[in-house]
Amino acid sequence: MNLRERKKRRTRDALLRAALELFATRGYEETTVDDIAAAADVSQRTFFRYFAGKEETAFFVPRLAETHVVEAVRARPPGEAPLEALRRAVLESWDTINEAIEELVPIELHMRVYRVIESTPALLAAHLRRAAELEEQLAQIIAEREGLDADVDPRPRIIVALFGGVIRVTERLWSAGDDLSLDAMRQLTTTYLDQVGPALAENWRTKPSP
Amino acid sequence: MNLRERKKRRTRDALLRAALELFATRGYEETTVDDIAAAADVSQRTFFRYFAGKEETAFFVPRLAETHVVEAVRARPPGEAPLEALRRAVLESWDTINEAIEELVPIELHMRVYRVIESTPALLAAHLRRAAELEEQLAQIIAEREGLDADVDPRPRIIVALFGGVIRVTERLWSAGDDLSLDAMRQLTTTYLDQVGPALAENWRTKPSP
DNA sequence: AGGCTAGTGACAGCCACTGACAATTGACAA
DNA sequence: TTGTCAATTGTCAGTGGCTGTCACTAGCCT
Repeated sequence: MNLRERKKRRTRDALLRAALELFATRGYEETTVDDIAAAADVSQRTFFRYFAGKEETAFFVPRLAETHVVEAVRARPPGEAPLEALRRAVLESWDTINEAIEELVPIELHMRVYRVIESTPALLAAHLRRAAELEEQLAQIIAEREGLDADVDPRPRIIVALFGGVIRVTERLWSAGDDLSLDAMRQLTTTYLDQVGPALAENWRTKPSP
Repeated sequence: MNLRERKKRRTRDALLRAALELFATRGYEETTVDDIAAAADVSQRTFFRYFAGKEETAFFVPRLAETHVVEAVRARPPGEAPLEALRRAVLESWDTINEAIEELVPIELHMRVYRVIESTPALLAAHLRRAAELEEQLAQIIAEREGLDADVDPRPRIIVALFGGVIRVTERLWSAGDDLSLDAMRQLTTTYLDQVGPALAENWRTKPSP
């Protein structure tokens, strides 16, 4: 890797870390691009040469995680039922994701930024749109696994929408709670996924909540 | 109603219609607030006195629809299973919603704007966030119906997330297709909701798609 | 009729973002 | 090494969304 390449990487990382640090401490809306550029000691114009917009810095790490999840789903054995494959892929990918993140920014900083994403309307909106795109990808993968065409058979999109919905609910609850550990997230996710069956029962009153 | 009040209503409607017309013909990003204000023959500053932002004009009509849906769910008999109540509420509310919309803008214009929302990243993101808020409301209503606490029992949020996921999939497919009629939407929705059960089956290969 | 106030326009300014151009800096061959 | 080329950067100017301020006008109320 060149001196030039290394310099670029350093600048990008400096901008990224500066941005996330500022978002986590001061808040997203309260941070201007000029602040970020100043903190990384480059011009505002340079910031926009590394990131398409302020938003992109906030989603740089989540994008990593998404990539891992997609690959984890692809790697699942074809025998598994779709929902099972999605569930196992997500649960197992979280372990490995953390290492990849830590190379870029401290996990703890990432957690704090995640909270900011969930509590900042503009960022939450962007997050949900990204999630929708991810779901589209996953639906295609599931369709392939099952030898179906997602544009004809509704089931791949439905099962992914269901799964995605549950994940988003748990994400929200997790980020609103006070235990931001990986274990808490894992616990919440399995609990909620286990409730999908009961939720579809005709009459809820026969079986109380856990 | 005052002359003053009437004048205000007229100004707001003029701005709204001008905005939607411009969005539908020229596109959202290609329309500036100055364009909208000019088309309605008021200053840009006045535009911002009627709408919090450009985005709000695009979601003015959808907001109406959401209100109707919430009320329709509230009006469902308590005996129905949750998913059934949601399904019937949505299907039945569409009929009545259209009349309310037509008082404000032509339905046909609304349809064209809806397409713009689905195909404009910034608007789609906002739409998904609004949908998430709506789901939260519906989860509370469902929890009440069943005499549960949505913060303790996961099932209300899960069932609403599932339902919302399916609705969003159908919205997307509908707006991407070429039959923008109400009947097409209704058809698509019932078909997809009917596939929820099959989608949860362990092995999809036993039963092909319809 | 005349004072009161809600609604408006004009103006200035902030912030995200972009295009254009000039200055700088690393890469690479002579 | 040095000179040349290309990549990277900073500066400047401009656009569009959005907000605060202030003076002015138009409808309301007694």
